[in-house]
Amino acid sequence: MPESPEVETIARNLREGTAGCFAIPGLTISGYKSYWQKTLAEPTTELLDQLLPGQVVKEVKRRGKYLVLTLSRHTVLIHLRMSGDLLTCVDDFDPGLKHIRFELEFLEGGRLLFNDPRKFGRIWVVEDTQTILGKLGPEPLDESFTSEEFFNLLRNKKRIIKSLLLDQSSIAGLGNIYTDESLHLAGIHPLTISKNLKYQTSKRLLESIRQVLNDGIERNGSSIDWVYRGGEYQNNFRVYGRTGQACNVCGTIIERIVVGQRGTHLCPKCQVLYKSREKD
DNA sequence: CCTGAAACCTGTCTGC
DNA sequence: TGCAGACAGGTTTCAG
Repeated sequence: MPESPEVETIARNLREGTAGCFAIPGLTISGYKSYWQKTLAEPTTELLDQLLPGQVVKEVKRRGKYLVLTLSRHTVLIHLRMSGDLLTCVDDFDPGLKHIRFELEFLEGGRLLFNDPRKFGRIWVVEDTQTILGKLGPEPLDESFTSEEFFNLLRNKKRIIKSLLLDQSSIAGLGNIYTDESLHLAGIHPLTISKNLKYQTSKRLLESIRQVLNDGIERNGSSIDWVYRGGEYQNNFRVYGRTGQACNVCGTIIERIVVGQRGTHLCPKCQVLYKSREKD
């Protein structure tokens, strides 16, 4: 499920609460339960027993696709990978979820549930977040990240643009949906080599990424199939999951190709592949 | 440096 | 209905 708009939505829900979901800042952790061993990546359960109880949730944030729960002394990092989801739940209430892998219990009552059918999600409890978050590239929505820096990022690498955008160490937070959507909005073919883009095109790409992510956040992310709930951005998809349908810009039939093992959606007319450096 | 393939998992959908 | 195969919002590791 989770790319940055979905993670951002979940972070906001945990921070502020929603209907049927309480806010967690200010609550004290009393314990935890682990139902799938691999979900807890760090530390061991024995250490966690010692360090977790008594810590207070100070802050809930997002960095890239990670949820960041700042505690009194440690930090909980949660990566939802493909199918993870988080929700709060009052005691003795069965939310009817079949794939709870981990939960935090609060002294004041209630639990934070980590549901994850495919078991790819991971949780770390660490003192120093930099070991993990330090590997991430810049946040595209960070205003201090300039189009000049983005251009240099693309120009200094000889990579397929879609693969580069999915690479979290280059730029953080984009996944398969929002990458395809951004490339269509910018009119760039997914197989374009990054260093072939001229400044004006790369600037347009960054603006497209920002627009797509902001629209996604505004609509609470995307809900597809049985995973994730409450998002509305799937109703605004330009190309993702629209193979065989008409492009809403030019009417051409949307195609599906594979790039870096990922299904990739594009309009062959709006996104023409140029195989050499763009002219300035 | 860069790409592709495989692995980690379960659930859903399509076609025979 | 059954069953095989493809596919799914992500990341890591390894071979070439």
